[in-house]
Amino acid sequence: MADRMDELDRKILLQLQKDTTPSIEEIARSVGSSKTPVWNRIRKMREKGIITREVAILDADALGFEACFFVLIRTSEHDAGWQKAFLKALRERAEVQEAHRLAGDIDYILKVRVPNARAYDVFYQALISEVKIHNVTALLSMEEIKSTTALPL
Amino acid sequence: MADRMDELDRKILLQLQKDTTPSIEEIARSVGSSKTPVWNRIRKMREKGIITREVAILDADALGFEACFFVLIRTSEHDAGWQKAFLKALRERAEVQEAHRLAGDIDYILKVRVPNARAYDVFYQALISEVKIHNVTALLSMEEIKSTTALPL
DNA sequence: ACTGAAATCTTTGAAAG
DNA sequence: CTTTCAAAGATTTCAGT
Repeated sequence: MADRMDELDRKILLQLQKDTTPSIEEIARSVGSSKTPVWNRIRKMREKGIITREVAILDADALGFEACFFVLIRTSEHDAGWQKAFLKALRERAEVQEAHRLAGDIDYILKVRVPNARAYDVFYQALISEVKIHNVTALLSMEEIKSTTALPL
Repeated sequence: MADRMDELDRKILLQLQKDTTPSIEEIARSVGSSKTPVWNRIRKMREKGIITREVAILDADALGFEACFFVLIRTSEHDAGWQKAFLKALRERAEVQEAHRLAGDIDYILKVRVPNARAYDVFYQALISEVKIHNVTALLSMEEIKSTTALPL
């Protein structure tokens, strides 16, 4: 999949996962190359899906999303129908920023972003009314120490 | 902080947190406005820090980062010196994509992205040799069900 | 604050070293 | 692969409404 990633590709990705606003010319300079090769490589990496998407990261606090919860979920139900309904519920809810199925005794972890604790409760009540869940632990974030989408390339 | 966010600003942000690649003209069309106002609003929201940054999201699997762990950390140490060293260690390690200080009996949660379980162990050993940690639970992600940076605007 | 047009810079693709 | 060049398109500024 990640065939033939060389040092130049790596440098370009390091730059783009920090900041996509500089021009191709500036990126080319910062990685020690020139416009055309850098542009061609970016295009190829977009086509291959190595670059999944390009997005703006917004300030959650400035926009009034002051509460972030990590939700640990245990379930007794493991049949296909239940799982399908559960995944659907997670994907449809915009409050759920991340959802992972886990190995071990905790089955799922969610990251949920809401304006306040009250809004979390509304989300939580809606979720458990949609699908049966055995056990839920909510961890409330007091401080976001670090948050990056960058991979450690 | 988020003073006077109107419906047009909201629509622009909804678009940009999904995809920053369309031109201002296309964005303007999709939100029912025209180039100049959209451009001015984006500029203001960048200046105000509502738009924090613009980045490329990469495909972790395609780049060989096949393991993702959520790490729950309990500590007995709560003095300022320990905390400073711990936060420094987290911020310096590129494997740590997220770090939150929590309310409750678990003190911190980390999201750690590495090529494989072996690389996680290297990270873990390095971390506990740098700072004393009372109790650590690692939750291994088997499947990323959902992953978005978008706020539920 | 929005419109529309003008100037500037970027992206895109082709051609050649 | 890189450099150069030119056309097409986007961004940015500015005057007018």
